[in-house]
Amino acid sequence: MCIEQNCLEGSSMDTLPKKIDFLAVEKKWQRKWEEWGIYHFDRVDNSRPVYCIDTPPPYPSGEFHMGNVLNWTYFDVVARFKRMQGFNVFFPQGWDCHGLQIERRAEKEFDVEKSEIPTAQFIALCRKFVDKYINIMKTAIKRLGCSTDWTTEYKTMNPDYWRRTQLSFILLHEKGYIYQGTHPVNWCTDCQTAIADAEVNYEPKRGSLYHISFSLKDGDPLVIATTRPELIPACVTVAINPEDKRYKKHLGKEIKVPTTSRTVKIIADNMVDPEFGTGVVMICTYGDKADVKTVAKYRLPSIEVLTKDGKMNHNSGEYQGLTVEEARRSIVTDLKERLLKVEKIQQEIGLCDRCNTPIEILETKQFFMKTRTLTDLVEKTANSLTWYPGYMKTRLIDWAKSLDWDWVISRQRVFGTPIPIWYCAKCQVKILAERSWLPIDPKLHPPQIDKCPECGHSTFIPERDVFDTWMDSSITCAVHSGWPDKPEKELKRLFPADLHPSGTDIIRTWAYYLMVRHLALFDETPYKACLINGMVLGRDGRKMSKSLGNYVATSDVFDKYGSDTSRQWATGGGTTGSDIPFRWPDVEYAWRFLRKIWNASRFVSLVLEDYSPESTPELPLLDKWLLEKVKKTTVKVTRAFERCQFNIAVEEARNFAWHELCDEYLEAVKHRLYRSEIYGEAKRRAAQHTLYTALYGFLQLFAPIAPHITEEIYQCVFADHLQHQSIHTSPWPDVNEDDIDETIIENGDLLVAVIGEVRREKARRKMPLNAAIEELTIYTGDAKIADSLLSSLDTIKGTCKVDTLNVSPESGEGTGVQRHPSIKLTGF
RNA sequence: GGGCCGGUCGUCUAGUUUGGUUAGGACAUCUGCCUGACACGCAGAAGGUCCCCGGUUCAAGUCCGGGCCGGCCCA
Repeated sequence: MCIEQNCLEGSSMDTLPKKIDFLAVEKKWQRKWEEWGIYHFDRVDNSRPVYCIDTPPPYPSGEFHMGNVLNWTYFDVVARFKRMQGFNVFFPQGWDCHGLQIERRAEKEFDVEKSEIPTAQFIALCRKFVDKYINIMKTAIKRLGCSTDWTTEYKTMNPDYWRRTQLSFILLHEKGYIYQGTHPVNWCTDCQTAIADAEVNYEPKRGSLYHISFSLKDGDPLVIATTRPELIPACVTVAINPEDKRYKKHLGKEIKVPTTSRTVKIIADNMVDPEFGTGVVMICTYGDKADVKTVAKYRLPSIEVLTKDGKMNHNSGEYQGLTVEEARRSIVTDLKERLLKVEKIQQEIGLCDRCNTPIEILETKQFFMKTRTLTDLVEKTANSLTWYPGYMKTRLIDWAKSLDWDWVISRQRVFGTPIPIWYCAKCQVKILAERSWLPIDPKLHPPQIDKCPECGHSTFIPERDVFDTWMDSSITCAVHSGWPDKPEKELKRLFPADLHPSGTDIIRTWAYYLMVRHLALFDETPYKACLINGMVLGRDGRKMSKSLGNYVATSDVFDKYGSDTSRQWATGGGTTGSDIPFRWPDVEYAWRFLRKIWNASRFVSLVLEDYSPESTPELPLLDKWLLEKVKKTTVKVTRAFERCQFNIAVEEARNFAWHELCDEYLEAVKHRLYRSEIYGEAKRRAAQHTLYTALYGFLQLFAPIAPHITEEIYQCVFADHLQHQSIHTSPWPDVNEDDIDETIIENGDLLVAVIGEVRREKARRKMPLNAAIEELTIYTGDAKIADSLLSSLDTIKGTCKVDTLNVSPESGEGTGVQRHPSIKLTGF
């Protein structure tokens, strides 16, 4: 195995070894690229245009799954393509460290409870956990062969990043985007924190609809239907539809709330669906978002019946202390004859994104960012961006418009960026940190003032809440550009980012929060284009997940097939934006293609041993044809990359290499290469020149997809003469579509079709392909076609092993050539 | 209920933006070939009412309208 000696020294044009260990080759080049630093953003260079990628910092969950492989491949391909196109590419990598999931996993990993050890100690464990998993993921990203600029690496849990998150909060506060208030919010009773709409997933669930008879004050019964009888103690009104003739008469009457001594007034509202249940609903504080709306609309009181850990409180009377489930069972029993009917229904339950606990709506004091005032601007901005694919912009706009609450940005957790605020112990006035105090943890450091500016008191109570982790990760576009430290001019080079990669699952978080955050802070879009990847599906067509048993670990693929193969699967597996199924046959095919390329390149390297690529010889039609095909493929692949149509780029490049280069051209020049005594030295040199040029042309096109094998071949065969340090720093071929000679392509296609027909006829007659044909006559029925074929007499004779070949402008009988039925072959 | 996406050989998938040769590829199937890069290969074959109905057009997988089915997101 020749791995080390061959391809780094570049003494001369080397021949490739027959056997190759692709995995070892990949590792070799990954090391070398890092050593060379060829993927570093050049801050000094002002000559090249900048291309900035807003790499989403991943959550260091510890695993780099096939979904990560998919999207990292997408934007690494873009980075490599743009770099070759002459851009000074900024391709950073950060880590989104904070969050509840990390807290939970750290508890598990270190077998501790965060409430039972000092907070500082627990945070240290979280940091340790994160660092460990960052390393694992970093290794995976490198193994995928990403052209990341590792000098840009950052972690959102580091004080320097805190500083930026906290500063952005202060600026937003100054601009009037931040408010603190007691409002109903989504609450996870297990995580015991507020969560944002984006962190709630709705899932269908079979539930029960209880028909419960309430009593009007005048004694008549009225039957309400509810899925949450345990919230009866929090009932603040009973509502009907204003058009509902059955109940109109009760409007405005007082009705007794069972299990309590209260009465409430019956109201009418259009939101009540007369078809649902009994057409009478109770409004509780709070059963769902509709309750919140109704309560606000009619200025109803709020009765809290739940504690933050999901138990009933003193307002629920005898149910105090029970869990929601227990209270439901208990109250249903207690209602006795009032419970008239239990109907099974399908309902949508909101679940916590992190732990799948059903969320509750609680009224708590939180910090909010005003996002709804930005919705129109978000829509306008989204419309002005380039989306890959285009229809994905609707998802962002629809999401933005669907939000009916502002973004709750405070979290009742410990592992997060601290909210830089204190309260005066005496007068409660809020003290916001000054810019110069940042980064700061108010729990550890008092504000740098002597006394309260309002009352003069000198003791302060720190804010204990931390920020939603999306507050960290939604300022990356600014952070990447160097904000707030770099001068304006330098910031402008990297902001807005040229590309923001996102997934269908995180449009509502990553793409959206980035947008509102930067619009609010800088009045400018954070990114100019958005590239969306779909989800990876298992072979059963469902989203790949461990619990479904359709999971394939990245190592299963990488250990056997390596990166170049995996990247072909990712790019070639389907249309950009759509879900990509994981299919072993695709992986196998990609693997076979790598072997094909290796073998073909080896062949080329063998026949180029005595070749020096100095001058361009006179070329026969077939050679010109191949070079025009290279140009044509280049145009197609370039266009596909520019549109982020990776599957098209992969297919075009592969088809060119496998079929046109290998099957058609290479087989048709062997006679020239091996028999120069018959066909002439000039024809041999022409073939050498053509192979050299075409192989290099292909390698360049395929370099963004399969960076390792293309580099290995480039270094062995081309580097010495072409003098680019790496194929990845070679200039992307600039081909103008108008420069493609269609006549050459047409004539060449015809030549290839004739050769193909001879092969087909041999197959039909069950002759070996290399069987000699004594005399073959081609009736073209056209003088121009005959002339064209005559110019390639040797090519046909040599390739098809024909002794005597006649080409006639006359029409004749014989085997018709596919797609050229008037051309007939005879003589088999 | 609303929005978006999809429905293409046995299976999976490309092509639909910009209508135009015989709808491309992979896997599976069948036939032949160890042809001086590659049998992990080569040369072939078979396999499609492009979900249904209607419309526009000289021409529709592609554009328009209406259905049916599936997926995602939101109510």
